[in-house]
Amino acid sequence: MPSLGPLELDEAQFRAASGQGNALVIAGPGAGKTRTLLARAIFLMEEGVPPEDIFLLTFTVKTASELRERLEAFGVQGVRVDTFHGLAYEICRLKGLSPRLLDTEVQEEIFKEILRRRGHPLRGARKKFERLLAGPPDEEGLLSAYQEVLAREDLWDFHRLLREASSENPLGQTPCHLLVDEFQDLNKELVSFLLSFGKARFFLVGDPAQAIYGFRGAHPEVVKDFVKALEEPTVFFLPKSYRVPEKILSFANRLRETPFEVPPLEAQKPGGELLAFSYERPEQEARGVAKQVEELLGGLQMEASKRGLSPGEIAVVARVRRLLEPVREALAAAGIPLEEPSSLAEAHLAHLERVISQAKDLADLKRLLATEEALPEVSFLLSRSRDLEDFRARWHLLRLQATVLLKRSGVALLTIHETKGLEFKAVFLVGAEEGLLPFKLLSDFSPSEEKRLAYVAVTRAEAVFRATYSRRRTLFGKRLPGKISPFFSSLPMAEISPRRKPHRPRQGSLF
DNA sequence: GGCCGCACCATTTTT
DNA sequence: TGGTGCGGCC
Repeated sequence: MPSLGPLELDEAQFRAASGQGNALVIAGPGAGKTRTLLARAIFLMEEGVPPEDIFLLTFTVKTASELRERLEAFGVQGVRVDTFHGLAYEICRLKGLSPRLLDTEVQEEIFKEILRRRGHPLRGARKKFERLLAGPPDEEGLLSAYQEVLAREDLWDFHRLLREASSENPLGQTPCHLLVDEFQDLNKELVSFLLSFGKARFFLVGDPAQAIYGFRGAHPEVVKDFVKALEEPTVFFLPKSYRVPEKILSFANRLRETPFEVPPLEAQKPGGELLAFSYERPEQEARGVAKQVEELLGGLQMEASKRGLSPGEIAVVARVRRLLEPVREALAAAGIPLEEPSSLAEAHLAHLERVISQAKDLADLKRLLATEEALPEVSFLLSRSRDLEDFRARWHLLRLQATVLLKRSGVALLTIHETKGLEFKAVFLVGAEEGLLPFKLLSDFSPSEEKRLAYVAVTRAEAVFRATYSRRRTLFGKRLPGKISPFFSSLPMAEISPRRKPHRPRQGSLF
């Protein structure tokens, strides 16, 4: 097995990490995306590239933090690991700007004010604003009016942060290496940002079959155009999935759809369990899931391999959050510990916020924070901040960024979007129904994106994937067809034993 | 300004 | 089904 520094790699991972020129690395679920990214950084350093010319860029604070920790554990220093927006902030500082990010509510207020002035109705302003931000056309000039206000009043949002960083990027003349995580989720704005590093070489890692942020302007064509703009990119494919077991992967492979032609993934683990369950009503579905979760936790399972999962190894996921409501109740009623995104970290962050507001200067702040539970993200901020004002701006940026920080102590209740990048021993997909997946209740749904969502949901599972649906369900006062989702209709149906058997089913004729 | 009743529309949300 | 924006009324 080849290796780079402390990292053992398979052939494909090694070839990708040690390539020359621009690279696009297609890494399916569990194929070693992170490992390859880290290996690339180490490879470049072994080639003599100074670490400060290596940028490892991610979408989330959490991923950046994890990569930072892993590099540190390897004794690698100086590589610049950050989120796109974190780096954009840095660049704005280099340009002598001091971005202070607005909360979304304030942004919306500004936008509404523009609508009011122009005599537009406020109905659906929020949606309209979001849609405009995701990308043009801005036919009525509403977005540009909003942007003018920001520029005039020196107010900032994430979009302005990227735009300002991209225009005359002071790092544009420096030869450097940009290692980019989750390239499939790049939108036009981020692509421009990356291309503003005019002398950069790119190493893009991701999986187009997991692109689920179309509503934020991340479309397969955007990525294709970006790749086309790169000089002679080499496409690598990591074919082995170390996470998803054989049975689950072969089902998932049929849902896998990408604009890049690549062969199906090869499972490295045998087995896996894949089942569909049908219930009469959502409440029964929820109780059914709770019962199954109890079995997985309690080790009443017949098969030894599935005995005794811990709550943190189980996730219940759904296309829309509302579908999780009955499940939350049923799990709570069964006394099963739960976990939902954001709620946990909030209290901690609010506490830190208070500490930070008390500080008189940076040294004072360091003293105050020394007694607090060390949050690696906060230490990172401290290390980069020039003064208290700079720290506060960065802290504010972090607070706007960091939302989902799962502790993995309870059964996770998540939307499919929130599961991205995560993995669980057992995954329950509730509401695997016609109308819900693909989610057709609204007119502008994208069938291919919905399929990718199904793909993401299935490929979170390390051992067990179960889809459940309800034959009677109303959503927004509308009755759904109550049939299984076309994506899951080929799953084997589980037999659900009735609570009390009315009669022993007649053993008619055995022969 | 405040209250009521009607009409409308609804997802996902790494930053 | 249920929250909310709007228009009409006091």
